[in-house]
Amino acid sequence: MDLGELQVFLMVAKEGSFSRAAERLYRTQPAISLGIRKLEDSLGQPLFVRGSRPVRLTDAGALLKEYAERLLNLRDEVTKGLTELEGLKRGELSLGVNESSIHALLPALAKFREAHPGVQVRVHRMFSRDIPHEVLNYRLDVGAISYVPREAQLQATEIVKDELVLVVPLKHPLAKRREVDIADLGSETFVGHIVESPFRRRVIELFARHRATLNMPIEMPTIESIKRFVQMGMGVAIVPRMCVQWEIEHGWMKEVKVRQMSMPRHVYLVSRRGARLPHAAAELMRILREG
Amino acid sequence: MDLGELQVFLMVAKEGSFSRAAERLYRTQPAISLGIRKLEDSLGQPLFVRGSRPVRLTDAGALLKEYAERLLNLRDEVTKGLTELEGLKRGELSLGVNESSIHALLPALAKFREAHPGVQVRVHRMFSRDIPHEVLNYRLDVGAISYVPREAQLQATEIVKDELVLVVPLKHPLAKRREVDIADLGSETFVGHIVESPFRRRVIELFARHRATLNMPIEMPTIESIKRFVQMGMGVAIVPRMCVQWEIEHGWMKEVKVRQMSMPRHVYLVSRRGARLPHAAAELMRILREG
DNA sequence: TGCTTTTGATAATTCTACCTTATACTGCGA
DNA sequence: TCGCAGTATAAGGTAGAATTATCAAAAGCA
Repeated sequence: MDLGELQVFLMVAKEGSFSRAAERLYRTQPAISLGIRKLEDSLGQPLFVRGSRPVRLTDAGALLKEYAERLLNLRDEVTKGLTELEGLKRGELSLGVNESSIHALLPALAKFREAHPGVQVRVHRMFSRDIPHEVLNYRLDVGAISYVPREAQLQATEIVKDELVLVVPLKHPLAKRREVDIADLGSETFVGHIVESPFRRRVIELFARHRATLNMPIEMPTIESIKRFVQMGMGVAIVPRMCVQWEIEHGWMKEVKVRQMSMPRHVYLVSRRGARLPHAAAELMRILREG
Repeated sequence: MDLGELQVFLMVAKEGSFSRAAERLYRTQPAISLGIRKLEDSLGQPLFVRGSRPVRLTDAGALLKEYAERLLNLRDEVTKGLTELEGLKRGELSLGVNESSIHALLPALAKFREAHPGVQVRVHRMFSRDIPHEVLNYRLDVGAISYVPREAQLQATEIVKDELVLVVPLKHPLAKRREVDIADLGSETFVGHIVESPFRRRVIELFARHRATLNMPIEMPTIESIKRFVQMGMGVAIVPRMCVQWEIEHGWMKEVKVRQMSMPRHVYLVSRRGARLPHAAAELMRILREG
């Protein structure tokens, strides 16, 4: 029993005649007769009462008719579903981001949501170092990290140019300055990130290179908590600008340029090289590329 | 897309390998490759990510997998349903009976219900004269009537031997008699059946033949109402015995033999000659034959 | 890194299954 | 009883699907 046979069967049931079903299916009458016969043989029971006009369904035929309709409807549904998927009316998108890169994705995700509200978006917060692995293992469609991964099977696309900046509380003495020298920061209390990361290493290296003191008596687990501490006047911090963009624009803290500091920190979207991306992921990439 | 292809697709998805799917389906690997390719072409989208072990589903593939499972389950369900039908675990049985013959069928129907509780039984109350036509037109599976139909395409099986009897109210003077002469009935009030039927005709003929008076000032539309009138002492009546069996046995009315009256009235089950009966109908016939 | 093994793709061939044409059969109505 | 409409059967042809044989690529392993 396959769907082609069922289609023939249904047409005969609907038309009440082998010959007319043949016409409507653009086949000859013997083709229909043989098709029905094959079905009947495979099911072990007759489906039609012959020799009555119009041909009538047996009780087995009546039962099969209901199921045949459901089966064919289900087939239509799946083709419809697949076209929808192609047109992104449905589907799934799973992203891995670290704490800071989420900010780089928010505008694009908002646009994506607007354009494709039917797609289920899942953003997983995870550590940068785990993201490449998760992408490779197909647990993520794409990941956002701030370095180019070593894995050759991954490709990275730069989506945002960002940099590390110094932020200070509004009432802080430095808040009035446009620019400071790194040497002036020796007496400051820095609120740091406890997680070992390239970005943390680079800050430490920068201060060492300029023989400046880096006083970091507080180490916090999240950038969010670092921001809170700075706002509360507990110290200053060096964070990705995009993480504090909002606070700076709304006057909750102040960015102060450090003369010797130029620490670009781009955000990359990583995905499997060569592999065709799921529709939703490809679409997100397009939105990010085209802005 | 047909069910065979979907089965191949699902096996590949389950095994995560074209080759292993081939083994499990007792086919060669190229057959599987080509089958999947054909599916992909017809759907316009790739279903598997090749070159990764195990092969992974694309998002289109993941969607198809769900539907494929539903489709194949539905197919299993229909074959199961059809086998059940063969074993009469479900199905339908539509009977046409006239008012009196229903009594002849009740025991058999009770047995049938017990044996096959899954079968939907519909008993249509209709006029004797219409039943053969309805059976011929497949609106009824079988019909119960009290005469052998003229139609050559119908066959009739006698299921019950019955006869017409005289019943009188308990307090009626005749109630004490075992037997009466037809001539003694001239002064009785008969409650008659208003419907024109062979059985009514035969009663009138009987009285005419014996030159006995038949006083029938009340004609009722149903046997049920005739019985009520007799019980209420409104008169006597001649009815099929099986219709009053219960009342006689429980002492609600009395049967009195009429010396000159012998009116057999058998009940026949009619069905289409030659045509293979629906399973349920054939089973009912068997029960009736075997008692 | 280079070799072996595994796995999927491709090409050519065979074979099966289904469709068509031609014809016979059957039941129904005139 | 004949004719007609509709289905069954038979024979032949063809498309497509399976098979064998071979290749290419990737993964496992020394």
